[in-house]
Amino acid sequence: MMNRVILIGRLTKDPELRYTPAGVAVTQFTLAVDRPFQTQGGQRETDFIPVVVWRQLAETCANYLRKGRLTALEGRIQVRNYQNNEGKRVYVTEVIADNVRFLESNRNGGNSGSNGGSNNRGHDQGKNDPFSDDGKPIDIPDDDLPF
Amino acid sequence: MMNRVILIGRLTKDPELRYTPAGVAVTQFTLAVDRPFQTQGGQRETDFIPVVVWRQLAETCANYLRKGRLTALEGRIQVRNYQNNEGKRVYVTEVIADNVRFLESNRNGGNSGSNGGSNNRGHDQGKNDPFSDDGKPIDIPDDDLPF
Amino acid sequence: MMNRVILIGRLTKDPELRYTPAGVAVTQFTLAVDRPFQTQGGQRETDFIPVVVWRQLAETCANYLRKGRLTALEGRIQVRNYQNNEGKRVYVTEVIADNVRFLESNRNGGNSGSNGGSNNRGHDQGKNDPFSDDGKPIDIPDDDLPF
Amino acid sequence: MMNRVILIGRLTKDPELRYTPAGVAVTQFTLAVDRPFQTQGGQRETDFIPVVVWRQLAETCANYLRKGRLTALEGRIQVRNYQNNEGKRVYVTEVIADNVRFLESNRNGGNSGSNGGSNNRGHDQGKNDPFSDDGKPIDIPDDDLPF
DNA sequence: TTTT
DNA sequence: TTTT
Repeated sequence: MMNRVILIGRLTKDPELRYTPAGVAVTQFTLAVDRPFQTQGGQRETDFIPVVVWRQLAETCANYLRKGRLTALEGRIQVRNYQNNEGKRVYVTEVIADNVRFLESNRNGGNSGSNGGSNNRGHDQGKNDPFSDDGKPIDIPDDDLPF
Repeated sequence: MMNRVILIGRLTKDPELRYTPAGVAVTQFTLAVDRPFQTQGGQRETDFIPVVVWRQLAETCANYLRKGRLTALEGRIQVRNYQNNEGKRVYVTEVIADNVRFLESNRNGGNSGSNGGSNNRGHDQGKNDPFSDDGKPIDIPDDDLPF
Repeated sequence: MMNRVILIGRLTKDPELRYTPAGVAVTQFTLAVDRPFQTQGGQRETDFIPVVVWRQLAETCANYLRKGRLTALEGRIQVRNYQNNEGKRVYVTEVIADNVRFLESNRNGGNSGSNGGSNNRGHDQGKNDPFSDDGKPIDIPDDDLPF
Repeated sequence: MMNRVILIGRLTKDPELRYTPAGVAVTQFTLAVDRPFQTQGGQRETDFIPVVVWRQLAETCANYLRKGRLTALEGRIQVRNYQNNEGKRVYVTEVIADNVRFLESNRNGGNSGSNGGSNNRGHDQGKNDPFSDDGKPIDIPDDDLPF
């Protein structure tokens, strides 16, 4: 009935832009969000939160965000689930962002990432594509888009 | 650096109260949060979001929340990970709530759940204990508490 | 750069629906939001927060909200200022809501307010119109709309 | 019943640190928050939101924040009211912040403000003190503190 | 000027 | 595995 998330953190990698079969842009990245208080045992103190952005905002993010950039965003928590190779149901929790703020401008030429500043990668799909299944085309039905 | 979540939804079951070996109260439940817009295909339109509450608030939640109750809460996203039986790393995303509002009072005697209104279950642990591993005592180290 | 507010409270009165000269619907109400902790001196423990809703959502709110109803909303803080009769600059802070949730259904016939269930009041303007200036037509330029 | 605000913006001035008669630290500043979309008429597109911080966090803010710094904060909306000189009731809306993130480190020596880097001003009160009344000591009763 |  |  209400579902609102606000995060500030840094990208762990350059964002991944791809397209659904119907041509809808979708960008994924992980935001590293430090916890305010460290654990006594010195254990984990950062949450790595998967973020998904759709459509126009996906392309803007792919163009302007890079690994390490401080970023603020608003969105909602989404819990997807699918059957994995062994037939088990896997639950995936992501933040669907609908508002992203680039808190660091493009210092030193604007690209701290590894892909030469170009993010217009179109439909190419890497090996570790979290949306595809071992090289098969991603299967996000267009009528499953969140907005 | 900032991590804030606000949810309004309904509990899918009565909350589960238990205690760490050191006696820290912890309550778990799942919040069903309807999405604002339905999908054209009539697919999923609700997110089922796992929530964890610690300490004093855990006991208050166990006492006042029941299956179906409309509930608002504030918290933060936490991503835990652990090695499962097959040695694979499993990622669990939960909302650690630090502020809970009971939006529905105890209508009709105050208990729509199944355990007779008493939630002072102490250290007993059910079979499907998501914190324990098949009946073994739960292993939440006390210095891993989030606050 | 980011401005997000989430409130849960009760309407102090029935909402006020009116229209700009160009016919844009706008609804105003005040949300009474109880503070979590009471002051020792037993002083004020509720904030009365002015809320403004525009367009389609304004009409929905006018139709479904009534005095006393528990309501959740999302929006942003807006600070307007204008010159008052004595030539002094007055600052008005409001929450511009873009998402409203009716947490209480229409019990007992659905109208606990005073205007007979009809809120289609059109362009009529009361004496204490906070948007008008002593009976003169309200002067919200249409190109000043917040979205 | 719930009241949460998250803002990202820049300080319009150096923060103002002072103390209540009982010695409780309180810092005030204004956050300039740009609106996402500009008005067609080119009118106002920034909200200037007054922020209040109490206790330990007040002193941290006074030490680390300066005019122009990009800052994120969480808090709640508070509406105070008092009688002014002409006997009129004046309503003041502020954000009481309980979590502040300094998004810009202390570049170029760490002080872009005007008071030489020292903010340990103690009880001194400027002319335009919004908490005092024309030079008289500020009168924040200690049992009126918000937390 | 305030709500339960 | 799900709530109204």
